[in-house]
Amino acid sequence: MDGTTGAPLVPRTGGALLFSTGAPHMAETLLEQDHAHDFLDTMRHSAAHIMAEAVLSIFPEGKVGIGPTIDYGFYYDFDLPRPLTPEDLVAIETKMQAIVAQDAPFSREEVSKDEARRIFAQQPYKLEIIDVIPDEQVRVYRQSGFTDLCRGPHLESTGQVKAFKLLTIAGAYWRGDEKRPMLQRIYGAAYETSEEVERYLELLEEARQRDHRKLGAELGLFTVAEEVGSGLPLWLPKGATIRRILERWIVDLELASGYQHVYTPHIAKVELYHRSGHWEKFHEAMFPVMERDNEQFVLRPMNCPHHILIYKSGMHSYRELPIRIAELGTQYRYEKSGELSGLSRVRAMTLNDAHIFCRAEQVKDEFKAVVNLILEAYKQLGFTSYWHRLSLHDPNDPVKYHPDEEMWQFTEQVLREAMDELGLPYVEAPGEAAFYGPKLDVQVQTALGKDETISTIQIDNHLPHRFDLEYIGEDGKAHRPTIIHRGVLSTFERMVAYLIENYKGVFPLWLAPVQAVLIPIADRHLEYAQKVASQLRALGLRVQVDDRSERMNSKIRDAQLQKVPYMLIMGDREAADGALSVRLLSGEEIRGQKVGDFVAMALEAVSKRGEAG
RNA sequence: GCCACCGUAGCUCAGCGGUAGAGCAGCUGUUUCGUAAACAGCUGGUCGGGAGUUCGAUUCUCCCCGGUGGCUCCA
Repeated sequence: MDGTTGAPLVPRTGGALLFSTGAPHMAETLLEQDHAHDFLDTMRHSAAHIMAEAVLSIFPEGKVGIGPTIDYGFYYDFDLPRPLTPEDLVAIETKMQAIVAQDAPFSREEVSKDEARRIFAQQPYKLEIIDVIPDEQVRVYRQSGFTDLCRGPHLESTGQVKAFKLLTIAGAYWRGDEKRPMLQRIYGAAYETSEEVERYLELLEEARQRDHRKLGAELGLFTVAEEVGSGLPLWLPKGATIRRILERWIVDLELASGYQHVYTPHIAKVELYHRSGHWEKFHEAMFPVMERDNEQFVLRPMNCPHHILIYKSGMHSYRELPIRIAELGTQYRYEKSGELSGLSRVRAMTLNDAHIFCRAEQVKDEFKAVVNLILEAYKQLGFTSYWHRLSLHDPNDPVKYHPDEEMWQFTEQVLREAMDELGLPYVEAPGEAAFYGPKLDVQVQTALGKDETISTIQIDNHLPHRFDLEYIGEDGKAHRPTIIHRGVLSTFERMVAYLIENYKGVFPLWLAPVQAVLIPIADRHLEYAQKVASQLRALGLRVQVDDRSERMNSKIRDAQLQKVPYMLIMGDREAADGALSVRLLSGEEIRGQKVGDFVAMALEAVSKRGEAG
């Protein structure tokens, strides 16, 4: 026998994400900064200064921007007479090594702003920073050949910088403003040991291996054709299978949660977006107007106005509310070319969208119900790494946010209370709200460690006003409802991108596009394999027969590379016994299992979805 | 959109001022095999597109398209 215990073989999905997912601001608010973290951060900051010295030694006329630390190292921004090349990076790194070898001391000095302006007379970016610092005194750090305006702290000397590696050159607008000059940013990794630097580089490499764009091509999930257009992905049959399963699942979950699903067109007259206010604010990110017979149409950039008009198609009593209108709504946005990325940032996308029309006093409960729906969906998907961001307005930014401060105070407080009542931790993020109201965003990390929003719940009292929405209250008078915009699975594009990365391409059985490959050992087993395949298909399993004239080993290898959860191998013994031998991606196997037993095991695994078990 | 880099067969890559190569994939044939690659043969490229320099450009220059990293944006 094969020595297995007889326990059912349940396929396991890909491992956890490489980068720990957590609220980035939490570490800072906790205040419990341990010494090691302090040292590392200080060292990285000093490394940035050393890099600036190295760059200025090569470009004496160069201007420096800012050079903060980041979670794997540091960067520094420069305004230089010519573009940097990869060879420059090598030269800069060599120069940095020399500065470290000098072991030159860092010195600190408190000076008046006027004195600082004299010191940095040749550094316009520093002068600008001096102007915005509120204090009278500013701090200046010096090391061998470099002086910087800097809060510090720094190491005692350059020799204490342990291990670093310059990574990439990138463009970055001065002070993050696209109307201001673009500086050249150099990113570097820095750790206490060179082994840790190496480990970080390996981590990056592993992250590239789970990048959904790479896996999406290898596993035949989606493609982007230049002839169709950037950001307009084509779903291949296997990717489409995953999407279709998700669509059916989430629609059923929503129908069971009191949503009503609708269908609406992907285009509308441009007047609709004048009325909503979106044209004015976002027309540059919309596909241009299509005109015919004096009518102007646009591809819709969001679904809310259509749903609002569904609400407006009749009178509503307070007794009917909340009304939850849901749709797998396809929308189109002209994202800037540089922002496009695989499936996660596209120009045509289908959102698991819904708009809840409710009374003000229902907002909190509806909000909580949506949070619970999200939690249920995540549980079934097996997600464990995500965090809640309470995206609030920035009172200091009157342009970006609707100027109704009272509304903001009230709705933001409602969301805080709701989250507290749910007992869920969250991070408040001022300046991340939508124009019209606060929102809860559920954040995950991509394979490459970047934050992305999956689910979102937004409170909106603005569109109801613009569209003059009303319901008849108990008092017989017209009242204005609130709209809650919400997306649970995000767009199917982004969700599938995330699933690919989260599962490393090893999908749980219920989502696997091909759940089992049947592998006849020799041609004479083909007939039996076909017979078993039809049985399995009749029971709803997605299976393929590998009928190629290849050796079994080769078929197993291909199934492994395609990350097919079950390999069902059948030769003389199996055909004689009405059985099959089950192999998992892990290499675990059960030989000679009855077909019926396999079916029971597989259907059980499908029913668990992504939940651990 | 902006800055930088990259673009050679379906994929991964080599080559390079003298006219293009490998492995895998594909196709054909042989093989019928017990848990990650059988063997042989063949096919496959206006070297991303256009213009320029040159006797000659895949190679050098410019423009465009696409991709990657970052910045900006994300209703």
